[in-house]
Amino acid sequence: MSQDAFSLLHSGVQRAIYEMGWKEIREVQQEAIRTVYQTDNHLLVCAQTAGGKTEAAFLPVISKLADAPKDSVQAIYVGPLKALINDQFRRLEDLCEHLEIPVHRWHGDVPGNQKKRLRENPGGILLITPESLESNFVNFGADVPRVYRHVSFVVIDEMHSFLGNERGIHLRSLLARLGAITETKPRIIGLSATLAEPEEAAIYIDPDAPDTVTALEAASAQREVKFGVKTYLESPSWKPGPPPGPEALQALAETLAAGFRAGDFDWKQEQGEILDSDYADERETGNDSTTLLATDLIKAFGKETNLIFGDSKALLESLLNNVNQQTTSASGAHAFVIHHGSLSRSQREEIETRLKSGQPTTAFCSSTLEMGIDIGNVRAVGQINPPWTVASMVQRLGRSGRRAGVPAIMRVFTQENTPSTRAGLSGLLYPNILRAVALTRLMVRKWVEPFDNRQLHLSTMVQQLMSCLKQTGGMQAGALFETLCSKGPFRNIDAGLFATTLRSLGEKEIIEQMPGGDLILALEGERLANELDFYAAFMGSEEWTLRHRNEDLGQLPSSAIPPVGGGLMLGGRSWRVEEIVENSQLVYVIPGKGKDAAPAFRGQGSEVHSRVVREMKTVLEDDDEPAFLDEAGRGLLAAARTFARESGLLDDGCLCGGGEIIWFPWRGTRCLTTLKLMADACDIKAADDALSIRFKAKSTEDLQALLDKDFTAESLAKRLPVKTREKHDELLSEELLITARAADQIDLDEAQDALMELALSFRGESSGKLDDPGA
DNA sequence: GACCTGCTGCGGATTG
Repeated sequence: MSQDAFSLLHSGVQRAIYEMGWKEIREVQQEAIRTVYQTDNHLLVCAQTAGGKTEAAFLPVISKLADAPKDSVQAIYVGPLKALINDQFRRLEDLCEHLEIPVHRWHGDVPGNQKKRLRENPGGILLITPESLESNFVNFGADVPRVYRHVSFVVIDEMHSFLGNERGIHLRSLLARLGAITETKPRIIGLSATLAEPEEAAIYIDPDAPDTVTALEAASAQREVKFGVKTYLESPSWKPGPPPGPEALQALAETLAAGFRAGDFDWKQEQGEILDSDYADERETGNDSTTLLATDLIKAFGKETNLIFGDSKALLESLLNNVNQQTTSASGAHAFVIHHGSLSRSQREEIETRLKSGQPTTAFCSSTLEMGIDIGNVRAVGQINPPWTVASMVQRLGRSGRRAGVPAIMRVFTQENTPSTRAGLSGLLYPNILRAVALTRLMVRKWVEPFDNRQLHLSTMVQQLMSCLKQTGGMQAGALFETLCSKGPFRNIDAGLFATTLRSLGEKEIIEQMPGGDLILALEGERLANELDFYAAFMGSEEWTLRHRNEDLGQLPSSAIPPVGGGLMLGGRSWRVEEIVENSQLVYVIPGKGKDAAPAFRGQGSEVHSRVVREMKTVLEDDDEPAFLDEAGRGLLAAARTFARESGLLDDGCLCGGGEIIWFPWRGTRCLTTLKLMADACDIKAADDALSIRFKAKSTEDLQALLDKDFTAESLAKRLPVKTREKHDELLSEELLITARAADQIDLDEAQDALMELALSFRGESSGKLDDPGA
């Protein structure tokens, strides 16, 4: 078999394989070679990092190129990160060394003369980012056909990072525009480690003919996984000694549940009372739970190389600070470091080098280290609080146990507040533990969130529209619609919506119409298209640089910068602001001595999928004791189950009391948002937390209005307080924004489904009417 | 109730 595929390759490629001392060509690589040589199909290759994906794509591609050199770029590799492109560039250069196939790279850090050389003498393989490809259209539109006309392959690396988001739609549009000028339709090869649904990836690769995509999956070696969840209980007003035992938690759960069953429970007051009297004498004992957590992290991650993920940069900074305070006295201490997107490039590169060197290092990190650079031997992965998606959990777990025979290790550390805080009713269900268990179950079952293909991506379409006009100098509206919508990736935008968008852009002086009918960029559009920021479809925040002497430390949003004299933690060190230079957006700092707080990085929340929330309900209904959960966690889970069962929460999902109805629909973020807006439209005050919605209503009869009223997704989206989300949303009329938000924030079907379910549970039959359970 | 990614060409002055 192996001879088969190998013999298809160009003799020069065969020689290169010998010279590099390869012992075998892997199965997935052989199949890729056969697919490229014996069919005309696109290709989707799924394999672990270091599973030979890149070679699977490039062995046959290079071989084809060596057979027929042309005077334009012949293959494009698109990568999401500059660092990844640099890595692959080196590998490809080695492979192509004796084949006379030029290898070029183009991204923001590549010197101008190299880019110029490619433009003057195009050929071979080009490694590029989506944004740099965009810059080719914008700045050398007239040259694009000459430079790219013989492109016959497009390789998309880390493809999962492009699915279902603005950057991916942007890339898809660029590739569609490219395909319009190449002499033959380029074949696309997608590479990914984790793909939820290969069918959807196939639609991304070729929306007109997804069945022409051959999916190859590398047989992954069976690997051992060690996985555990450890729990910490904390309260701002209470410094824990030993956590409350199972009996105390059960008693608390039962008391609270009894109150809710009676229907006249003032939970805000009662909660405070119960916990204050129970735990008052524990207050004097010193450590807070963050310190306990830091101590455990030192124990678990104090040797070899590890990654500890967290979903908040501020939390990571404070944990590192805590860890450092506990380890400074130890001689020859194992290094704990930090890596996230607000630290300067040089700081991050230093950490990356250290991690790759094998020198024992543990990095606190955000999703910056979730993909991309290959850190050799990660022994174990830590996760502070469960992530928000299964996809993220899978990706992070996959960073350890990469060597054969070595287990992948993940330790999740969850923090829960004691119910004395005003965490809302959801707090009584210990939602972090529930989510940790639910995500783990779904991960084991190999379920991953599908991506959302209902979105309109109007903002990205506007960016591409401006790019087309900049490239060509002017186009007819019909040609634009064909390029972007009917033949491009913006298929959810129909002719009517497209026309409305053009009018909106005309009103804002982004575009104007010439007497001959051509649309061109107007003054404001020209200005936007000339900005450096134009090349990316996603929104970048305006940030200030933090500098100590000549060293850049990182970037912060202006809102997170303390006044002169104020202090902050960044990169695990304490700093004091000495001078702020407004013009150049520079903040000069000197080392501080204090125990400062990390800056308030202000992020956006995002969606939890309904499937995850439903699984959380199932976890409450079941009574297994997950083996991966520690004793404290099992105690809290048991208490949450007791409360859920005895309060009636699992029967109909509703609790009534104090003039309020608290409803757990067990659905995801989008459904909760929709239900809240429906209540708003019916003049019922509503607020939501992680899992539930609180209605200001006396009886469930009041909620009948939500089922009776005729809603449209648009009528609900209209009620959103903030309607701009994406980069060019400000260029769209209110009417268009409502249409966009109706598509990406509202799920009317699911909300009505949830309401019907609620109605049925009260009736016990299919009447679709809400009866008051208290009546 | 969070995170991440990316990014001109050109002309003129200076240096070896």
